[in-house]
Amino acid sequence: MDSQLLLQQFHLKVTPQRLEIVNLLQIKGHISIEDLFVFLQNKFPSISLATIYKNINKMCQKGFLSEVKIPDTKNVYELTKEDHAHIVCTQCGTILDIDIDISTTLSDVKNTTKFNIVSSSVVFEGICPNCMKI
Amino acid sequence: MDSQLLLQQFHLKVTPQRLEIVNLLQIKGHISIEDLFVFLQNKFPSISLATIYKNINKMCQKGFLSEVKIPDTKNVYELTKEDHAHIVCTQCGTILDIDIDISTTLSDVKNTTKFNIVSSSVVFEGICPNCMKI
DNA sequence: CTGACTGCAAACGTTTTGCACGGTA
DNA sequence: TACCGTGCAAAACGTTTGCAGTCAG
Repeated sequence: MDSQLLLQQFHLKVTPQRLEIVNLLQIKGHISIEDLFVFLQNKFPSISLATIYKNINKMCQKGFLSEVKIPDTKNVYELTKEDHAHIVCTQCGTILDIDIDISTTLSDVKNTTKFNIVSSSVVFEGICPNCMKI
Repeated sequence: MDSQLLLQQFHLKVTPQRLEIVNLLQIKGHISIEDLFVFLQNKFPSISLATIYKNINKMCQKGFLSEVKIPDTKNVYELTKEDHAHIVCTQCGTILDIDIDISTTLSDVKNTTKFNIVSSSVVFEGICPNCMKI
């Protein structure tokens, strides 16, 4: 989707910096603060980390972005989409979205724990096909 | 299991501070650095955070401890045991271990992604039965 | 025109490091 | 005894905050 529209839908003012942040998120899929900073410096040599943090935080508050916590790695951010799992290559760091059906697991867990489950975070770690060749 | 034996099995020198760290881990199940610090100060008023970090890091390196990353919360540590999932109450912070069978999901993911999966991290979030009463 | 956004600098909380001393094996 | 662990202080990070100038709506 168009980055500008996306920002407007969430009532965020459209600035060049924000447009580029959203573009990078669309292109990269998952990106860390540090990587965002490096990429943004191409277009905005004087961009500040504070700007990035403020924007990321605001976008997360709006539900526009989601934070993905991955064991032994920096957190990354992605545009919020429907629930899905992640798989990470521990060698090259690649992160992929995967659609899995955990509905039966979910009802199992609900039954045994009596919790009212609101969300779930599923991350698999391993070696991707590319890295296995090497 | 006896804390002293546990330390010796991993070739870690047995010190009073380490014994108490392992005891707390056994009692609490999951504990954050900050909480560890508070509890340890009872027995060791002059204990240093540096000591705790050094020990936790070393124990993680040895595979003795596992770090559990939970969305929107401080990381907690647990004695390493066989693969299991976690469920967290977003209200009171309680963390429970749960045994779920994800073997079929796992083989699905292996087939579709061609990854060689080494480990998985599964965290459910919701409201525990106790907090629901309130 | 007004309020929000940016960039800078400083502050803050967390984690790591270096060193001298003390304790474990 | 030799080495490792501890505690202290300082340093290194990552993140947040306050402020003055600028820009989007």
